Amino acid sequence: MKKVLVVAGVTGVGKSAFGVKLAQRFNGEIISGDSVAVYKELSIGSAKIKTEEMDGINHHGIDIVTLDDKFSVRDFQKYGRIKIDEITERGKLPIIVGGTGLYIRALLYDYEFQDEQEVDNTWMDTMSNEELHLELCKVDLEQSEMIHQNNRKRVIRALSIAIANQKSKTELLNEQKHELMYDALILSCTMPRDALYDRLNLRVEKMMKDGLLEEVNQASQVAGWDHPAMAAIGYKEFREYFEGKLSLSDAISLVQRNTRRFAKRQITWFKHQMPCRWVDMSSEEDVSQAIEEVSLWMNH
RNA sequence: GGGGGGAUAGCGAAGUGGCUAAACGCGGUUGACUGUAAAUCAACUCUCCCUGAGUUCGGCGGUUCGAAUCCGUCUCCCCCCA
Repeated sequence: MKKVLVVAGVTGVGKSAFGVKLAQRFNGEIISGDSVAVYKELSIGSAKIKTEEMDGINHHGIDIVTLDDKFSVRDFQKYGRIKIDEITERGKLPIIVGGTGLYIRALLYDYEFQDEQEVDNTWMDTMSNEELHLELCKVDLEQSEMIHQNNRKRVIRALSIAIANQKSKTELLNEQKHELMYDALILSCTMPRDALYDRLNLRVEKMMKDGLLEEVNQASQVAGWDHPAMAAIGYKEFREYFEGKLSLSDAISLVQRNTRRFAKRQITWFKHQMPCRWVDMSSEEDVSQAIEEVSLWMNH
């Protein structure tokens, strides 16, 4: 199995710099595992690594599409696997750095996405959550038991899968082994909650100084507010501000709050969805200890 | 000095005799997650020995079988008149 090092975890604790450090030490190249940094136009709000910070290390998966396109897990999985192969062939270590849990998991595990034809879902628009959930019960009972009826998006998704394909989502899942496809060492970066929240709040203020508002303004003009990428934290919150319905300071507070919540969701994800070696980024000792462990893993 | 309004859980705010440990919102915590994932959704949030019990609605006292809700009084806050 190919070796893949993963630097996952919470936003804003220094994953990018840590990734570069590891790449230098272990002769690696970095594949970004971030659903927003793929967009060329979204840099400040996505806390995208700057060229000078890359320090000569090759980075993939950044600025690979524009807002004219849409990008999904499946695209990421395809892209990432190709990159892993290429980097490995060059005799270097692929290092995934990012915080988009689903993307990373889909890349590392035997997730299988299939070609789907476009389905007309407009008939669902007029249905209540409960009715849709009932429909799902009919075609995929197991999924209907797992997805809460209020989770309309996921109910619709499961329904669409069952309708568009011969197989239901449950059947699809049953065909997979749910195993890692690589010899992966997964580092998950975090830090104590209080320190983390302070850091995140400050980071948002820094983004504002760096010109986030202008970036959001431009992006919203080229992509429109309905573009999926514009639902990202640090972007969507300014919609009402630009429409004159929200003060700037309120919008900023919302970005901060949403960032905090997001960080918590990331912790939950990595805690339960993947086997991780947690790294407390606020502890130099823990960080260097982790690097030692990477070193050991490299040699066996 | 006179008149009026108000004090409810971390915050904001409903509730004006029993169905109220107290709606709702915010904030917070926990969790779910296979094509929008920085998305979407759920649970919990007075205390405890927590499928039950105990203390709450500015303080004290009273009315009542029963009070956050009624009466008295005290404290503090806001507005208007002087």
